[in-house]
Amino acid sequence: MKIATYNVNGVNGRLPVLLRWLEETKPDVACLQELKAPQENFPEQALLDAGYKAIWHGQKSWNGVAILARNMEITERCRVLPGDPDDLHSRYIEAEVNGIIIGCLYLPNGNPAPGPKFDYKLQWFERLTTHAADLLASGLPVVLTGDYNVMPTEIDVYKPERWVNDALFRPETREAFKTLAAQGWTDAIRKLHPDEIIYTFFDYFRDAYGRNAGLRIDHFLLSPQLDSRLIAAAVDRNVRGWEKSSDHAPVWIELADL
DNA sequence: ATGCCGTGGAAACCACGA
Repeated sequence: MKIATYNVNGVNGRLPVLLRWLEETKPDVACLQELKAPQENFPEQALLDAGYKAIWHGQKSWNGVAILARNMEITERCRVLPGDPDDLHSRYIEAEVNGIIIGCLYLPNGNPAPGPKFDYKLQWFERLTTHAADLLASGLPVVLTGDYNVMPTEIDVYKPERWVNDALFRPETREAFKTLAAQGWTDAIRKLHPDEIIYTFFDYFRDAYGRNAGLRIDHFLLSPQLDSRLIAAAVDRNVRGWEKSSDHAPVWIELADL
């Protein structure tokens, strides 16, 4: 079972690229972030025509998350991150697909830091950590994936010294990721590629992609039940080089069937 | 160290992203 995550940066503007990527790489499940589309403007029919059922939580202009599945039912569990009824951002959606709980998340950017946006990021991180603990306690196999907006360690950023005060790399942010992972989650990319330079984001300007000036901010966290099933994990880096690409590249894992 | 690019929505510029 191949599960992918892709911050599309506008699902309608990105539709040709998204459809090409789905056709070429055929993930069984695809988690999308930054739809940047209201609920009613999601390209449901185009994805159905491509073989994918979808659930999504849209929002006008910003945010928005979706879970797609090919030849499998998607059973929605929730479409907001529990813990704050006043949080109206569409940043989390969770479903069961083929016996696996899939949490698709778009963690807040948090810049500028310090400030209210950074406070929101850390609060959102705490809510995610609380929810993640509940998921672990359920004993079910869980994949928490998406755009975490965190470079967990120095090898996950091309020039770490330039990012120390950025919301994506500040000590508080890295600590929050570490605390979450320490519950018992496995960073799938790092389990299989512990020392490799791997990026999932390249800025649009200054030829960041061509210079490999990237960040690793899109992650897969696996619950312990899935550790022994992890076969492969990689980035579809070439997709970032396509015409009209998102600034993120897709990331995927392959899990052994039971 | 930076919004130089890109998207969406409203309005012919602005907010936001990382």
